[in-house]
Amino acid sequence: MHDPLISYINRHSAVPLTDGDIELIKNTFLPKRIRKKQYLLQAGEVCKYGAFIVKGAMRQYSVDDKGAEHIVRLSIENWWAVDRESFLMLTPSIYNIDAWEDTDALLITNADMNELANKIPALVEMLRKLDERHSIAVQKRVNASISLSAEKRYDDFAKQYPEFIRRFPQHIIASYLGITKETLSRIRHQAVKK
Amino acid sequence: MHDPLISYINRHSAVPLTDGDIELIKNTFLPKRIRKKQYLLQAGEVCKYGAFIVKGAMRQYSVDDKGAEHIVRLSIENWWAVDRESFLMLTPSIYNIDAWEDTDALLITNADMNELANKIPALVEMLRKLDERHSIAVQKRVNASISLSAEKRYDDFAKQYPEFIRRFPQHIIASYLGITKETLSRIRHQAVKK
DNA sequence: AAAAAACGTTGACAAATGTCAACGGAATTG
DNA sequence: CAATTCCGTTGACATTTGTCAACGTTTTTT
Repeated sequence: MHDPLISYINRHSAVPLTDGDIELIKNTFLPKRIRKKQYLLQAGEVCKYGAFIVKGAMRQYSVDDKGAEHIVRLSIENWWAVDRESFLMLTPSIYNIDAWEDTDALLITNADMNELANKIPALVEMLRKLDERHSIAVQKRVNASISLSAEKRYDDFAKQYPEFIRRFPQHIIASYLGITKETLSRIRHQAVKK
Repeated sequence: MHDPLISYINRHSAVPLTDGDIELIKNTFLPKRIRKKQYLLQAGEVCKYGAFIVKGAMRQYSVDDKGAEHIVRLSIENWWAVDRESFLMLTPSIYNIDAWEDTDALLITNADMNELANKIPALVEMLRKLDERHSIAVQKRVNASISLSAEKRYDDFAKQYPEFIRRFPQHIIASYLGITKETLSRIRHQAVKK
């Protein structure tokens, strides 16, 4: 159950994990099954857990005044499902996080993560790299949103994350890209014609 | 010249700087005057330096196929001007960073930053907090771009960063928000009528 | 002080995207 | 297997934003 997480850390760190590290990790991350549609986080709560996804898919979204959902993050295997701000600052979140499919995840609290980080250099390095890559990815997303058309953004997303296109329905992808499902449908049709 | 940086680090870290730390910082960060319109970074180069702004204003932008500039970041005093991805990964940047006004900055290389971080706990904590806040800010920006109208985005930006509104012309602000100067002009007029 | 450049606004029109309603097919549920 | 729900598409129309050109004012440069 924890093997995917161990592999993940080993892949993202030059520092190898010792047997003792692995033991600590297995004892600290809690396995959890989250059923389809079940919440990991509801708006107004503090995000107590970071969740590493072993199997399944999750989505993070906000709901606006008019009741419309805006997907801000999608996660599948080997991705994390967590509201970083709420998790780090321990402040109430404006987001919901729920399971799009039945999901097996490994959960950890902020305090436990800090404690593990004090003991496991490989974890520190993995987290640092995770932060860097997340930061870069989200900056690219901002860049795309202020300089590219909806069509171009979809094309780039489809090329870069084909697995997400396959795993999530188009109305979810559309919301994540900040457009409507009708517009996405039209964009995709236009692209096929070209 | 370095005092604003020292104050900044002290403000963003629970760990205080020692006299030795301050000496090290002063010896490592290089003062530089960047004239209005002068580049700190040009697209295609690796971003060798992070720049802490002591006085002045800078902008980071990309240029698209059609020659249009898209502002991705604005910086004034006590802000940093740096392409994080290029600076951390030492890869060529797609961005330009230039001075909007005559600017006094303190520059540091990636290698020197790492070396300082190994010696100064306060710097490590300040950098960690900087990363956190940057990450949160840019995530909020993504959220705004997929769920809010141009008008709302401007209103929120004006409330949160009045100093940026004062320091930069509207066509720069418009580009940063991903809209045209004409649209921004119309939005602002509409708001006044309400 | 004059000339030049930068800036913000406006009108008219175009393009991109959103909204609403409705439909047929696929997938899921009971 | 039937009923229900989910999904993607389409048409018609509305709204938001972009483009282009032009102008007057302000600021900067010479």
